[in-house]
Amino acid sequence: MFNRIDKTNLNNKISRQMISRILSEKLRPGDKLPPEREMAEQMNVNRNTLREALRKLETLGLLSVRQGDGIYVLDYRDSGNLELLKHILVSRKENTAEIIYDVLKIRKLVIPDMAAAAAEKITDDGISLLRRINDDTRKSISEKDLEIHTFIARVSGNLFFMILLNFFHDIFRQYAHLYFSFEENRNVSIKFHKNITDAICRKDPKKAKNIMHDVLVYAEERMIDFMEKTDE
Amino acid sequence: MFNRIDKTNLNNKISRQMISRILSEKLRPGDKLPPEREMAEQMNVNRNTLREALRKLETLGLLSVRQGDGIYVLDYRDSGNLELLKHILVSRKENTAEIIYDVLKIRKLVIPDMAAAAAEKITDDGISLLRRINDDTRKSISEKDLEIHTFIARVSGNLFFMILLNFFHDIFRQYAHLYFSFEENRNVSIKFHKNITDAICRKDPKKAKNIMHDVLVYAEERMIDFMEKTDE
DNA sequence: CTTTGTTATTGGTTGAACCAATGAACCATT
DNA sequence: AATGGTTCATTGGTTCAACCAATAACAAAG
Repeated sequence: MFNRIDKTNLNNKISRQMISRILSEKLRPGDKLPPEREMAEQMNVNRNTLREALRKLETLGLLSVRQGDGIYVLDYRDSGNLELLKHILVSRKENTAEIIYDVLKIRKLVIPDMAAAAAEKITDDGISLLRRINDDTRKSISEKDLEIHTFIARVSGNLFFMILLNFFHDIFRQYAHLYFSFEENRNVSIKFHKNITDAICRKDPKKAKNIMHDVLVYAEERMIDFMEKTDE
Repeated sequence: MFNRIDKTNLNNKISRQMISRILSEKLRPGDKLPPEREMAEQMNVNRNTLREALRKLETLGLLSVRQGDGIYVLDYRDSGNLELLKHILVSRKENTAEIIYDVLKIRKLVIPDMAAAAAEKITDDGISLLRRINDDTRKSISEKDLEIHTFIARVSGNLFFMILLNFFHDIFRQYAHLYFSFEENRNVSIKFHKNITDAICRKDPKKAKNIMHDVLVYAEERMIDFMEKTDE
Protein backbone atom coordinates (compact mmCIF):
# COMPACT_ATOMS: atom_id res chain seq x y z
CA MET A 1 0.00 0.00 0.00
CA PHE A 2 2.46 2.61 1.16
CA ASN A 3 6.14 2.79 0.37
CA ARG A 4 8.64 2.48 3.14
CA ILE A 5 9.95 5.79 4.39
CA ASP A 6 13.71 6.11 4.03
CA LYS A 7 14.99 6.41 7.56
CA THR A 8 18.57 5.41 6.84
CA ASN A 9 21.08 6.80 9.24
CA LEU A 10 23.54 9.49 8.44
CA ASN A 11 26.58 7.22 8.68
CA ASN A 12 24.75 4.94 6.28
CA LYS A 13 24.29 7.75 3.78
CA ILE A 14 27.93 8.66 4.12
CA SER A 15 29.11 5.12 3.46
CA ARG A 16 26.76 4.75 0.50
CA GLN A 17 28.07 7.95 -1.05
CA MET A 18 31.65 6.82 -0.59
CA ILE A 19 30.94 3.34 -1.95
CA SER A 20 29.35 4.82 -5.04
CA ARG A 21 32.34 7.14 -5.53
CA ILE A 22 34.61 4.11 -5.47
CA LEU A 23 32.49 1.85 -7.65
CA SER A 24 32.02 4.61 -10.21
CA GLU A 25 35.80 5.03 -10.16
CA LYS A 26 35.70 8.70 -9.23
CA LEU A 27 37.96 7.35 -6.53
CA ARG A 28 40.50 4.93 -7.91
CA PRO A 29 42.63 2.24 -6.28
CA GLY A 30 45.69 3.82 -4.70
CA ASP A 31 44.08 7.24 -4.34
CA LYS A 32 44.67 8.91 -1.01
CA LEU A 33 41.59 10.45 0.56
CA PRO A 34 41.67 13.85 2.26
CA PRO A 35 42.27 13.81 6.03
CA GLU A 36 39.27 12.82 8.13
CA ARG A 37 38.87 16.35 9.51
CA GLU A 38 38.77 17.78 5.99
CA MET A 39 36.36 15.16 4.60
CA ALA A 40 34.04 15.66 7.58
CA GLU A 41 33.98 19.37 6.87
CA GLN A 42 33.34 18.83 3.15
CA MET A 43 30.39 16.54 3.92
CA ASN A 44 29.21 18.77 6.77
CA VAL A 45 29.15 15.88 9.24
CA ASN A 46 31.00 15.24 12.43
CA ARG A 47 34.29 13.45 12.33
CA ASN A 48 33.05 10.66 14.60
CA THR A 49 30.11 9.98 12.33
CA LEU A 50 32.40 9.91 9.32
CA ARG A 51 34.68 7.49 11.14
CA GLU A 52 31.82 5.04 11.66
CA ALA A 53 31.25 5.07 7.92
CA LEU A 54 34.97 4.59 7.29
CA ARG A 55 34.98 1.56 9.57
CA LYS A 56 32.27 0.04 7.43
CA LEU A 57 34.12 0.71 4.16
CA GLU A 58 37.19 -0.80 5.76
CA THR A 59 35.27 -3.96 6.65
CA LEU A 60 33.96 -4.16 3.10
CA GLY A 61 37.56 -4.19 1.85
CA LEU A 62 37.32 -0.85 0.05
CA LEU A 63 39.65 1.26 2.17
CA SER A 64 42.91 0.92 3.99
CA VAL A 65 43.13 3.27 6.98
CA ARG A 66 46.61 3.89 8.37
CA GLN A 67 47.24 5.97 11.45
CA GLY A 68 49.75 8.74 10.95
CA ASP A 69 49.64 8.22 7.21
CA GLY A 70 46.19 8.48 5.67
CA ILE A 71 43.32 6.66 4.04
CA TYR A 72 43.79 4.85 0.75
CA VAL A 73 41.37 3.37 -1.76
CA LEU A 74 41.86 -0.36 -2.36
CA ASP A 75 41.10 -2.28 -5.53
CA TYR A 76 37.86 -4.05 -4.74
CA ARG A 77 38.74 -6.70 -7.29
CA ASP A 78 41.63 -7.64 -5.01
CA SER A 79 40.16 -7.05 -1.57
CA GLY A 80 36.40 -6.78 -1.92
CA ASN A 81 34.09 -9.32 -0.35
CA LEU A 82 30.62 -10.70 -0.96
CA GLU A 83 28.97 -8.04 1.16
CA LEU A 84 30.32 -5.56 -1.34
CA LEU A 85 28.75 -7.47 -4.21
CA LYS A 86 25.34 -6.79 -2.67
CA HIS A 87 26.12 -3.09 -2.54
CA ILE A 88 27.17 -3.17 -6.17
CA LEU A 89 23.87 -4.79 -7.14
CA VAL A 90 21.80 -2.07 -5.48
CA SER A 91 23.96 0.86 -6.52
CA ARG A 92 25.05 0.10 -10.07
CA LYS A 93 21.96 -0.48 -12.15
CA GLU A 94 23.81 -0.88 -15.47
CA ASN A 95 25.52 -4.26 -15.00
CA THR A 96 22.86 -5.78 -12.78
CA ALA A 97 21.90 -8.45 -15.31
CA GLU A 98 25.50 -9.39 -15.99
CA ILE A 99 26.30 -9.80 -12.30
CA ILE A 100 23.10 -11.78 -11.73
CA TYR A 101 24.15 -14.19 -14.48
CA ASP A 102 27.53 -14.59 -12.82
CA VAL A 103 25.92 -15.29 -9.48
CA LEU A 104 23.47 -17.78 -11.00
CA LYS A 105 26.36 -19.60 -12.61
CA ILE A 106 28.20 -20.09 -9.36
CA ARG A 107 25.04 -20.99 -7.49
CA LYS A 108 24.46 -23.77 -9.98
CA LEU A 109 28.01 -24.91 -9.38
CA VAL A 110 27.92 -24.96 -5.60
CA ILE A 111 24.44 -25.67 -4.26
CA PRO A 112 23.99 -29.14 -5.82
CA ASP A 113 27.04 -30.30 -3.91
CA MET A 114 25.54 -28.85 -0.77
CA ALA A 115 22.54 -31.16 -1.27
CA ALA A 116 24.89 -34.09 -1.84
CA ALA A 117 26.78 -33.33 1.36
CA ALA A 118 23.50 -33.15 3.25
CA ALA A 119 22.45 -36.54 1.90
CA GLU A 120 25.72 -38.00 3.14
CA LYS A 121 25.62 -36.47 6.58
CA ILE A 122 21.97 -36.44 7.57
CA THR A 123 21.07 -38.23 10.78
CA ASP A 124 17.84 -40.02 11.72
CA ASP A 125 16.74 -36.98 13.70
CA GLY A 126 17.48 -34.82 10.69
CA ILE A 127 15.42 -37.09 8.46
CA SER A 128 12.32 -36.82 10.61
CA LEU A 129 12.80 -33.06 10.92
CA LEU A 130 13.14 -32.63 7.15
CA ARG A 131 10.05 -34.75 6.52
CA ARG A 132 8.12 -32.68 9.03
CA ILE A 133 9.16 -29.43 7.33
CA ASN A 134 8.12 -30.86 3.98
CA ASP A 135 4.73 -32.09 5.25
CA ASP A 136 3.87 -28.83 6.98
CA THR A 137 0.95 -27.35 5.05
CA ARG A 138 0.59 -24.07 6.96
CA LYS A 139 3.49 -22.29 5.30
CA SER A 140 3.52 -20.73 1.85
CA ILE A 141 5.59 -22.41 -0.84
CA SER A 142 8.01 -19.52 -0.80
CA GLU A 143 8.54 -19.84 2.97
CA LYS A 144 8.87 -23.59 2.74
CA ASP A 145 11.41 -23.29 -0.05
CA LEU A 146 13.59 -21.04 2.08
CA GLU A 147 13.21 -23.32 5.07
CA ILE A 148 14.15 -26.46 3.19
CA HIS A 149 17.22 -24.90 1.61
CA THR A 150 18.37 -23.51 4.96
CA PHE A 151 17.86 -26.88 6.59
CA ILE A 152 19.84 -28.65 3.87
CA ALA A 153 22.65 -26.13 4.33
CA ARG A 154 22.81 -26.78 8.05
CA VAL A 155 22.72 -30.54 7.57
CA SER A 156 25.63 -30.26 5.14
CA GLY A 157 27.64 -29.17 8.18
CA ASN A 158 29.70 -26.83 6.02
CA LEU A 159 29.58 -23.23 7.24
CA PHE A 160 30.78 -22.05 3.86
CA PHE A 161 27.70 -23.57 2.23
CA MET A 162 25.48 -21.79 4.74
CA ILE A 163 27.12 -18.45 4.10
CA LEU A 164 26.90 -18.82 0.33
CA LEU A 165 23.27 -19.88 0.56
CA ASN A 166 22.50 -16.79 2.67
CA PHE A 167 24.20 -14.69 0.09
CA PHE A 168 22.14 -16.17 -2.73
CA HIS A 169 18.95 -15.65 -0.76
CA ASP A 170 19.85 -12.02 -0.16
CA ILE A 171 20.54 -11.50 -3.82
CA PHE A 172 17.41 -13.20 -5.12
CA ARG A 173 15.02 -12.21 -2.33
CA GLN A 174 13.55 -9.41 -4.41
CA TYR A 175 12.80 -11.79 -7.29
CA ALA A 176 11.25 -14.54 -5.14
CA HIS A 177 7.81 -12.94 -5.04
CA LEU A 178 7.74 -12.60 -8.82
CA TYR A 179 8.96 -16.16 -9.29
CA PHE A 180 6.39 -17.77 -6.99
CA SER A 181 3.55 -15.74 -8.48
CA PHE A 182 3.47 -18.15 -11.43
CA GLU A 183 1.54 -21.36 -10.85
CA GLU A 184 3.89 -23.38 -13.02
CA ASN A 185 6.85 -22.34 -10.88
CA ARG A 186 4.96 -23.17 -7.72
CA ASN A 187 4.20 -26.63 -9.04
CA VAL A 188 7.83 -27.19 -9.95
CA SER A 189 8.80 -26.23 -6.40
CA ILE A 190 6.24 -28.52 -4.79
CA LYS A 191 7.57 -31.42 -6.81
CA PHE A 192 11.15 -30.37 -6.08
CA HIS A 193 10.54 -30.23 -2.32
CA LYS A 194 9.15 -33.73 -2.40
CA ASN A 195 11.94 -35.15 -4.53
CA ILE A 196 14.86 -33.52 -2.75
CA THR A 197 13.45 -34.55 0.61
CA ASP A 198 13.14 -38.14 -0.57
CA ALA A 199 16.64 -38.22 -2.04
CA ILE A 200 18.27 -36.77 1.07
CA CYS A 201 16.27 -38.92 3.47
CA ARG A 202 17.21 -41.97 1.44
CA LYS A 203 20.83 -40.79 1.76
CA ASP A 204 21.36 -40.71 -1.99
CA PRO A 205 23.92 -37.93 -2.62
CA LYS A 206 24.06 -38.41 -6.37
CA LYS A 207 20.29 -38.14 -6.79
CA ALA A 208 20.07 -35.18 -4.40
CA LYS A 209 22.72 -33.41 -6.41
CA ASN A 210 20.95 -34.06 -9.69
CA ILE A 211 17.58 -32.94 -8.39
CA MET A 212 19.06 -29.75 -6.99
CA HIS A 213 20.93 -29.09 -10.20
CA ASP A 214 17.83 -29.53 -12.33
CA VAL A 215 15.71 -27.17 -10.29
CA LEU A 216 18.45 -24.54 -10.37
CA VAL A 217 18.67 -24.84 -14.14
CA TYR A 218 14.91 -24.38 -14.33
CA ALA A 219 14.97 -21.38 -11.96
CA GLU A 220 17.87 -19.88 -13.87
CA GLU A 221 15.92 -20.04 -17.12
CA ARG A 222 12.89 -18.35 -15.53
CA MET A 223 15.20 -15.74 -14.04
CA ILE A 224 16.74 -14.98 -17.40
CA ASP A 225 13.25 -14.63 -18.85
CA PHE A 226 12.44 -12.02 -16.20
CA MET A 227 15.63 -10.09 -16.81
CA GLU A 228 15.09 -10.01 -20.56
CA LYS A 229 11.51 -8.82 -20.14
CA THR A 230 12.42 -6.02 -17.74
CA ASP A 231 15.18 -4.98 -20.12
CA GLU A 232 12.66 -4.09 -22.79
CA MET B 1 64.74 -11.83 17.42
CA PHE B 2 61.94 -9.86 19.02
CA ASN B 3 58.26 -10.66 19.00
CA ARG B 4 55.93 -8.31 17.27
CA ILE B 5 54.34 -5.85 19.61
CA ASP B 6 50.58 -5.96 19.45
CA LYS B 7 49.68 -2.58 18.06
CA THR B 8 46.15 -3.42 17.03
CA ASN B 9 43.79 -0.58 17.57
CA LEU B 10 41.47 -0.42 20.47
CA ASN B 11 38.32 -0.63 18.38
CA ASN B 12 39.87 -3.70 16.81
CA LYS B 13 40.35 -5.34 20.18
CA ILE B 14 36.81 -4.50 21.14
CA SER B 15 35.38 -6.05 17.99
CA ARG B 16 37.53 -9.13 18.37
CA GLN B 17 36.37 -9.63 21.93
CA MET B 18 32.76 -9.27 20.92
CA ILE B 19 33.16 -11.59 17.95
CA SER B 20 34.69 -14.24 20.15
CA ARG B 21 31.83 -13.83 22.67
CA ILE B 22 29.36 -14.48 19.87
CA LEU B 23 31.24 -17.35 18.23
CA SER B 24 31.74 -19.06 21.59
CA GLU B 25 28.01 -18.64 22.17
CA LYS B 26 28.39 -16.72 25.39
CA LEU B 27 26.22 -14.35 23.43
CA ARG B 28 23.43 -16.20 21.62
CA PRO B 29 21.22 -15.24 18.70
CA GLY B 30 18.35 -13.09 19.92
CA ASP B 31 20.20 -11.88 23.02
CA LYS B 32 19.92 -8.18 23.71
CA LEU B 33 23.18 -6.47 24.57
CA PRO B 34 23.44 -3.89 27.35
CA PRO B 35 23.05 -0.25 26.29
CA GLU B 36 26.07 1.28 24.59
CA ARG B 37 26.78 3.55 27.55
CA GLU B 38 26.81 0.58 29.91
CA MET B 39 28.95 -1.64 27.66
CA ALA B 40 31.44 1.16 27.15
CA GLU B 41 31.73 1.54 30.91
CA GLN B 42 32.13 -2.22 31.41
CA MET B 43 34.94 -2.34 28.86
CA ASN B 44 36.44 0.91 30.11
CA VAL B 45 36.43 2.47 26.64
CA ASN B 46 34.75 5.48 25.21
CA ARG B 47 31.31 5.11 23.72
CA ASN B 48 32.47 6.45 20.34
CA THR B 49 35.21 3.86 20.14
CA LEU B 50 32.77 1.12 21.06
CA ARG B 51 30.41 2.37 18.36
CA GLU B 52 33.10 1.96 15.70
CA ALA B 53 33.48 -1.65 16.77
CA LEU B 54 29.71 -2.12 16.70
CA ARG B 55 29.62 -0.77 13.15
CA LYS B 56 32.09 -3.46 12.15
CA LEU B 57 30.14 -6.27 13.82
CA GLU B 58 27.05 -4.96 12.08
CA THR B 59 28.79 -5.12 8.70
CA LEU B 60 29.89 -8.67 9.47
CA GLY B 61 26.25 -9.64 9.96
CA LEU B 62 26.63 -10.42 13.66
CA LEU B 63 24.56 -7.64 15.21
CA SER B 64 21.37 -5.75 14.54
CA VAL B 65 21.47 -2.22 15.94
CA ARG B 66 18.14 -0.45 16.32
CA GLN B 67 17.83 3.12 17.48
CA GLY B 68 15.51 3.60 20.42
CA ASP B 69 15.38 -0.14 20.97
CA GLY B 70 18.74 -1.80 21.47
CA ILE B 71 21.39 -4.08 20.03
CA TYR B 72 20.60 -7.70 19.27
CA VAL B 73 22.78 -10.69 18.43
CA LEU B 74 22.02 -12.27 15.05
CA ASP B 75 22.50 -15.90 14.08
CA TYR B 76 25.66 -15.85 12.01
CA ARG B 77 24.53 -19.01 10.25
CA ASP B 78 21.70 -16.91 8.82
CA SER B 79 23.34 -13.56 8.32
CA GLY B 80 27.10 -14.05 8.50
CA ASN B 81 29.33 -13.43 5.52
CA LEU B 82 32.69 -14.59 4.21
CA GLU B 83 34.58 -11.90 6.07
CA LEU B 84 33.27 -13.49 9.22
CA LEU B 85 34.63 -16.87 8.19
CA LYS B 86 38.13 -15.39 8.23
CA HIS B 87 37.57 -14.14 11.76
CA ILE B 88 36.37 -17.56 12.80
CA LEU B 89 39.54 -19.14 11.41
CA VAL B 90 41.81 -16.88 13.45
CA SER B 91 39.76 -16.90 16.64
CA ARG B 92 38.51 -20.47 17.00
CA LYS B 93 41.48 -22.77 16.96
CA GLU B 94 39.49 -25.97 17.66
CA ASN B 95 37.61 -26.41 14.37
CA THR B 96 40.25 -24.88 12.15
CA ALA B 97 40.97 -28.12 10.32
CA GLU B 98 37.30 -28.84 9.76
CA ILE B 99 36.63 -25.41 8.31
CA ILE B 100 39.74 -25.63 6.13
CA TYR B 101 38.45 -28.90 4.69
CA ASP B 102 35.12 -27.24 3.96
CA VAL B 103 36.83 -24.35 2.21
CA LEU B 104 39.07 -26.68 0.21
CA LYS B 105 36.02 -28.59 -0.94
CA ILE B 106 34.27 -25.53 -2.30
CA ARG B 107 37.46 -24.19 -3.84
CA LYS B 108 37.80 -27.43 -5.78
CA LEU B 109 34.21 -27.00 -6.88
CA VAL B 110 34.44 -23.41 -8.07
CA ILE B 111 37.91 -22.55 -9.29
CA PRO B 112 38.12 -25.09 -12.15
CA ASP B 113 35.09 -23.45 -13.70
CA MET B 114 36.80 -20.11 -13.33
CA ALA B 115 39.63 -21.44 -15.49
CA ALA B 116 37.12 -22.74 -18.02
CA ALA B 117 35.38 -19.35 -18.18
CA ALA B 118 38.74 -17.67 -18.70
CA ALA B 119 39.57 -20.03 -21.57
CA GLU B 120 36.27 -19.12 -23.20
CA LYS B 121 36.57 -15.38 -22.80
CA ILE B 122 40.25 -14.63 -23.21
CA THR B 123 41.19 -12.13 -25.94
CA ASP B 124 44.35 -11.95 -28.03
CA ASP B 125 45.68 -9.21 -25.77
CA GLY B 126 44.95 -11.41 -22.78
CA ILE B 127 46.80 -14.31 -24.36
CA SER B 128 50.00 -12.35 -24.87
CA LEU B 129 49.74 -10.92 -21.36
CA LEU B 130 49.28 -14.35 -19.81
CA ARG B 131 52.22 -15.75 -21.75
CA ARG B 132 54.35 -12.84 -20.63
CA ILE B 133 53.43 -13.44 -16.97
CA ASN B 134 54.26 -17.11 -17.36
CA ASP B 135 57.62 -16.45 -19.04
CA ASP B 136 58.73 -13.88 -16.49
CA THR B 137 61.65 -15.45 -14.64
CA ARG B 138 62.27 -12.68 -12.10
CA LYS B 139 59.39 -13.54 -9.79
CA SER B 140 59.31 -16.35 -7.24
CA ILE B 141 57.04 -19.30 -7.95
CA SER B 142 54.78 -18.27 -5.11
CA GLU B 143 54.39 -14.76 -6.52
CA LYS B 144 53.85 -16.07 -10.02
CA ASP B 145 51.23 -18.51 -8.80
CA LEU B 146 49.25 -15.70 -7.21
CA GLU B 147 49.63 -13.54 -10.29
CA ILE B 148 48.45 -16.22 -12.69
CA HIS B 149 45.41 -17.09 -10.60
CA THR B 150 44.47 -13.44 -10.25
CA PHE B 151 44.85 -12.91 -13.97
CA ILE B 152 42.68 -15.92 -14.76
CA ALA B 153 40.02 -14.59 -12.39
CA ARG B 154 39.99 -11.22 -14.12
CA VAL B 155 39.84 -12.81 -17.55
CA SER B 156 36.85 -14.88 -16.45
CA GLY B 157 35.02 -11.55 -16.25
CA ASN B 158 33.02 -12.81 -13.27
CA LEU B 159 33.38 -10.57 -10.23
CA PHE B 160 32.11 -13.37 -8.02
CA PHE B 161 35.04 -15.56 -9.11
CA MET B 162 37.46 -12.74 -8.27
CA ILE B 163 35.98 -12.28 -4.81
CA LEU B 164 36.02 -15.99 -4.05
CA LEU B 165 39.60 -16.29 -5.28
CA ASN B 166 40.63 -13.42 -3.00
CA PHE B 167 38.94 -15.16 -0.15
CA PHE B 168 40.80 -18.39 -0.81
CA HIS B 169 44.10 -16.54 -1.02
CA ASP B 170 43.42 -14.82 2.29
CA ILE B 171 42.61 -18.13 3.92
CA PHE B 172 45.59 -20.03 2.56
CA ARG B 173 48.14 -17.21 2.59
CA GLN B 174 49.67 -18.44 5.84
CA TYR B 175 50.19 -21.93 4.38
CA ALA B 176 51.67 -20.76 1.06
CA HIS B 177 55.20 -20.38 2.42
CA LEU B 178 55.17 -23.87 3.87
CA TYR B 179 53.72 -25.32 0.68
CA PHE B 180 56.28 -23.75 -1.64
CA SER B 181 59.18 -24.71 0.61
CA PHE B 182 59.00 -28.25 -0.79
CA GLU B 183 60.77 -28.73 -4.10
CA GLU B 184 58.24 -31.30 -5.28
CA ASN B 185 55.42 -28.80 -4.81
CA ARG B 186 57.39 -26.11 -6.63
CA ASN B 187 57.90 -28.46 -9.57
CA VAL B 188 54.22 -29.30 -9.68
CA SER B 189 53.44 -25.59 -9.77
CA ILE B 190 55.92 -24.86 -12.57
CA LYS B 191 54.36 -27.58 -14.67
CA PHE B 192 50.87 -26.38 -13.74
CA HIS B 193 51.64 -22.81 -14.77
CA LYS B 194 52.83 -23.99 -18.13
CA ASN B 195 49.88 -26.31 -18.73
CA ILE B 196 47.12 -23.96 -17.59
CA THR B 197 48.61 -21.14 -19.66
CA ASP B 198 48.67 -23.37 -22.73
CA ALA B 199 45.12 -24.59 -22.22
CA ILE B 200 43.68 -21.12 -21.70
CA CYS B 201 45.65 -19.59 -24.56
CA ARG B 202 44.47 -22.40 -26.83
CA LYS B 203 40.94 -21.53 -25.65
CA ASP B 204 40.29 -25.05 -24.44
CA PRO B 205 37.85 -24.67 -21.49
CA LYS B 206 37.56 -28.38 -20.80
CA LYS B 207 41.29 -28.90 -20.57
CA ALA B 208 41.77 -25.77 -18.48
CA LYS B 209 39.14 -26.99 -16.08
CA ASN B 210 40.75 -30.41 -15.76
CA ILE B 211 44.22 -29.02 -15.24
CA MET B 212 42.97 -26.64 -12.57
CA HIS B 213 41.01 -29.40 -10.89
CA ASP B 214 44.00 -31.73 -10.80
CA VAL B 215 46.33 -29.19 -9.26
CA LEU B 216 43.73 -28.35 -6.62
CA VAL B 217 43.36 -32.01 -5.76
CA TYR B 218 47.12 -32.26 -5.41
CA ALA B 219 47.32 -29.12 -3.26
CA GLU B 220 44.44 -30.33 -1.14
CA GLU B 221 46.26 -33.57 -0.40
CA ARG B 222 49.42 -31.73 0.61
CA MET B 223 47.32 -29.40 2.74
CA ILE B 224 45.70 -32.30 4.54
CA ASP B 225 49.17 -33.75 5.16
CA PHE B 226 50.21 -30.50 6.82
CA MET B 227 47.10 -30.36 8.96
CA GLU B 228 47.52 -33.93 10.16
CA LYS B 229 51.17 -33.37 11.02
CA THR B 230 50.50 -30.21 13.02
CA ASP B 231 47.71 -32.04 14.83
CA GLU B 232 50.17 -34.46 16.38
C1' DC C 1 75.75 8.26 2.67
C1' DT C 2 73.74 6.52 6.73
C1' DT C 3 71.82 7.18 11.05
C1' DT C 4 69.41 9.72 14.40
C1' DG C 5 66.45 13.28 16.17
C1' DT C 6 62.66 16.68 15.31
C1' DT C 7 58.33 18.17 13.74
C1' DA C 8 54.06 18.51 11.27
C1' DT C 9 50.44 15.63 9.74
C1' DT C 10 47.00 12.34 10.40
C1' DG C 11 44.41 8.70 12.41
C1' DG C 12 42.86 7.01 17.38
C1' DT C 13 40.54 7.99 21.75
C1' DT C 14 38.08 10.54 25.13
C1' DG C 15 34.13 13.01 27.67
C1' DA C 16 30.14 15.54 27.72
C1' DA C 17 26.19 17.24 25.72
C1' DC C 18 22.20 17.08 22.88
C1' DC C 19 19.06 14.94 19.00
C1' DA C 20 15.79 11.31 17.49
C1' DA C 21 13.56 6.87 17.30
C1' DT C 22 11.33 3.28 20.03
C1' DG C 23 8.43 0.93 23.25
C1' DA C 24 5.77 0.90 27.36
C1' DA C 25 2.42 2.87 30.22
C1' DC C 26 -1.42 5.52 30.65
C1' DC C 27 -5.45 7.96 29.07
C1' DA C 28 -9.35 9.19 26.15
C1' DT C 29 -12.59 8.07 22.67
C1' DT C 30 -15.64 4.98 20.54
C1' DA D 1 -13.27 -4.23 25.05
C1' DA D 2 -10.79 -2.05 21.32
C1' DT D 3 -8.61 1.56 19.17
C1' DG D 4 -5.98 5.70 18.83
C1' DG D 5 -3.39 9.66 21.27
C1' DT D 6 -0.09 11.37 24.68
C1' DT D 7 3.62 11.19 27.56
C1' DC D 8 7.94 9.58 29.24
C1' DA D 9 11.96 6.87 30.05
C1' DT D 10 15.24 4.32 27.40
C1' DT D 11 18.51 3.83 23.87
C1' DG D 12 20.94 4.55 19.67
C1' DG D 13 22.63 8.72 16.54
C1' DT D 14 25.27 13.00 16.16
C1' DT D 15 28.10 16.77 17.48
C1' DC D 16 31.96 19.30 19.55
C1' DA D 17 36.44 20.10 21.39
C1' DA D 18 40.47 18.41 23.15
C1' DC D 19 44.24 15.30 23.58
C1' DC D 20 47.01 10.75 22.43
C1' DA D 21 49.92 8.07 19.18
C1' DA D 22 51.79 6.47 14.79
C1' DT D 23 53.89 7.93 10.48
C1' DA D 24 56.41 10.34 7.03
C1' DA D 25 59.27 13.94 5.77
C1' DC D 26 62.96 16.55 6.77
C1' DA D 27 66.87 18.27 9.25
C1' DA D 28 70.97 17.39 11.77
C1' DA D 29 74.81 14.67 13.21
C1' DG D 30 78.18 11.19 12.34
